[in-house]
Formats: sequence, C-alpha cells, structure tokens
Amino acid sequence: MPKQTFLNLPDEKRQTVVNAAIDEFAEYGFESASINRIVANSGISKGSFYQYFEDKMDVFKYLMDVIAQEKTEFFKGKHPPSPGQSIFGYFRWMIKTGMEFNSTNPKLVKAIARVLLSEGMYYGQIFADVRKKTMDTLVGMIQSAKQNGEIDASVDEKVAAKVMDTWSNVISNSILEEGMQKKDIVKWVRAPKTQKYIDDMLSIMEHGLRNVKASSSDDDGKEE
Amino acid sequence: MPKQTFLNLPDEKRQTVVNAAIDEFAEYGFESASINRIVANSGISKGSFYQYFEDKMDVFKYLMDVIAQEKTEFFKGKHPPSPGQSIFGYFRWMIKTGMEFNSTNPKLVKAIARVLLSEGMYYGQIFADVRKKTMDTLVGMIQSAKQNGEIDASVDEKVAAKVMDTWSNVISNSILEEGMQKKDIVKWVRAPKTQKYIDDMLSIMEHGLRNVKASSSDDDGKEE
DNA sequence: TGGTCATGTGACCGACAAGTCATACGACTG
DNA sequence: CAGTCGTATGACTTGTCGGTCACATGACCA
Repeated sequence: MPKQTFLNLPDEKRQTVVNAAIDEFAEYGFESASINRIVANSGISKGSFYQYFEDKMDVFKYLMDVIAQEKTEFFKGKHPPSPGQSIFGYFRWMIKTGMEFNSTNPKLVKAIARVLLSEGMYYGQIFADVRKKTMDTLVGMIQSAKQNGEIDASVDEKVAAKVMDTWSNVISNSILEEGMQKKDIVKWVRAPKTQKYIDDMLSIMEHGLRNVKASSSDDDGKEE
Repeated sequence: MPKQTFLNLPDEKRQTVVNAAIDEFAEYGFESASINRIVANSGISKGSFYQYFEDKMDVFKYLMDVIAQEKTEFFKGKHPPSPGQSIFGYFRWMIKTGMEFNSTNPKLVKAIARVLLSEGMYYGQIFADVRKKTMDTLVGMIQSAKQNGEIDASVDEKVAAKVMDTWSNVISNSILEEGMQKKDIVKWVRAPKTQKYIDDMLSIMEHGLRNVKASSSDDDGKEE
C-alpha cells in the first residue's frame, strides 16, 4: 500500500505518477520496469517516489487495487441479461462486459494482464493467489452448472475451470492487443466483426471444434 | 548462430555451456537471464563466451535450433497411428508424442516455451515468426479437415487454429510444470492419470464444455 | 521571529549488467 | 628457434539499477 504522503497528493500529480507507472508496466512488464524511468516520466524526484511507495511491488499492488476498484464500480452499473441464465450465457455476458470495461482503460488492463499472465506464472505466491481466486469463482459456477445439467457431471471441475479461465484470458488479450492499435477502441470492440469473433470463440468453447454451432445466433440479443 | 570457435569445442565442454544456458533461461526467462551467471555456472570466462556467441539472443537462437533439430529427430522415429487419421486423432497423437519428447529434455523445453509464450509476445519480430509458422501449419490441417467434413465449413480457420494452438500450449505447459516436480517425469507422463488428463482436455476441445463425451474411450488404443 | 513538520530533491552508494581488450598460453610450422 | 594462429582470461569501462540520506523549501504556529 502506498504511504500517506502519496494519498495526500493533489489529484493531478497523483494521477501523473499513476499514469507513468501504468505506461512503464504496460511496456516493460514487472521485472524490467524501472523506477528510474517512472520518476523521470512523471517529473518527480527519486526521493519523492520512495516517500510515496515502498518499492516497485508496492506501486504495482496499488495499480491492482485501482483496477479492482474500477472494475467493481463498472460492473455495479451492469446487470446480467437475465438472472438464472445458463452458465454459457452468463459467461458470454461477463466476457463482453469485461471487454467494455477493458476498453475504458486499456493501458492499465494491459499492464496488469501482462504481469499476471506472463511473469506472474513464475513469480511466486503474490500473483498465484490472485489467479487462484478467479479459479475458485469459476469452479463455483461450474458446480452449479453441473447441477442444472448444463455441464455433464463427469467433467472434472478443475479442468473445466481451467478451460474457461484460459479462454477468458485468450479472448481478452487478443481483443486488447488488436484494439489498442485502433484509433477508437471502444467503437472497435462494439463493432459487429469484433463481437462475432468473441461469439465464435465462445461458441467453440461451448460446442467444440468438431461441430460448431457458430454464427452467434444464440440466446442473447442485445447489449444495453 | 554461434561462432566457429564454439563448434570446435570438445563435446563435453560445449554441452556444459549449453546446459548452463538452458538452466539460466528456464529459471529467469530471456530478459532477466544473465550472461555473467551463465559463464559462472559453466566455468568459462566472460571473454570466452563472447568468442562463442554474439550476445544473449545468439545463445537463445542456438537453443531454438537445438530443440528444433532434436524434435525433428525424435519425430522421425514415430509414426501417426494410421495415415488418413481424423484431424482430432492426429492432433491427439501429436500432443501425446510431443509430451513424450518434452519429457526427454524438460528443462530445455521449459526454457524455450517460457520465453516464446511469455516474453515472446512482447518481443517483436523474432519470436512472432516462429509462432506464425505453427499457426500456418495448423491452418493447413484445418483446411483439409474442413474438406473431409470433420470441421464445419463455417468455422473461421484462423479462429480454429488459435484454438488448437492455445490448447496445445496449455496442455504442454501444465503437464510440463507438474511433471518436472516428479522424480521420474517420463513415467509420470505415461501414467494413466496423466494420459486421461490430456484426453479430457482434448475431448473438451473437440466436443465442447457443454456436452463432453469424456472418459477417453475414443479411437486410439495404445502407444508404443 | 524562530521552531517544527510535511514534503521535495538529487548526489551518491553498492550491486550488477553487457561488452571490450591487452595479455597469456600452447600447439603447430617454417 | 622465432613466429603465428586459435583459444582462454579477467580486469576494466560504461551504464543502469534500486535505494538512501543530508539538505532545501515552504506552510503553519507559538
């Protein structure tokens, strides 16, 4: 957690520092991110940095808090299409709404994703915990989906959770990576072609490669 | 490519250097791998290193050559279950045989996979090319599978290729990660439980999460 | 006015990195 | 024998890193 000094800062200055940190992690990942560059790019002195944060991990954890809070805030205003939705419909809504969120702050999302999904794999407990938490949520979803008969009882829950987690990440990443090169990422994400891509991927996850009921003519019709 | 000096080295010494490099990349990835540590661990001097290789990338490329060659060699002695096999049967054979190969030299495989799949994503052309090549191969497989009617014509080939590539990597990685902690990785990979895990994952890829025909009672019976 | 307290600063430190180079060694050769 | 060629060496240069610290600044108060 950042020190009090940082939280006392005027909003604008604090935001400048945060932005510099986001840029740094998004471009270099965690290991290669340089505090020297962060201070240079945010126009504060080295000494100040260490009066704001303990160290590199401290800034990064702060960014994780920021994104978690923003995401909660964002999802608070959204509602799943219909309660009691099938797991697949719900998952599709999650992914699509998640992508809407991602396009509101793509750099931050990219920075976090990059660190968590690449280096995080080899970086011990801190990040492993975060990933475990999402897995547990998924396992919960799958268990109730099994009870509804949407997913066959013979399927190993962990395997299924891994499948869904993998897809979620793959879809997010590829959308984000490509979208960040467009001039208007929000518009691009909402474009039919992009939405179809997401639908296709999820359809394959649901029905398999062998026999895909593609063409996204499934159960949910409109977004808000 | 390494310089001639390196190729002139006695086998044993050359292998020592290669092993030190593999260990380094497997443990630290590419960016954080240290030439200083490699030379320390291989008992050669800094000067010698630069008489063997141009730089860090040069050693790594050499390792990629080594693995490519070893893999070709390994697969030369193997034959797909039956020619004209379904794409899914063939893919399963590929994955399983690939895992057999991986367990012959897990450290090397891990080193390469780590760099290619994590940092490689953000590392410009060099690694992108390698990944593109596998994608192209997969697209080719999918095209002929479409003609056989095994995969629906409406499926986007690139999407499908991405699906298969993702699966291949996820399976390899999770098997490797867990297997390297066992005392006898070869034995562990061949164990029924591990094989079932692979089958389950592939079955989900083939038939989807919604309605899995799991329990690995498919078409191929034995490995040699 | 002088004191104190939060904040800001950048020179400085030791560690480590990549890469260079003068020097040395030993085998072979004329 | 002297010469030279391939190889080996590690001290050295240059650069960046994370982190510290003595000091400066300025707002507030007694």
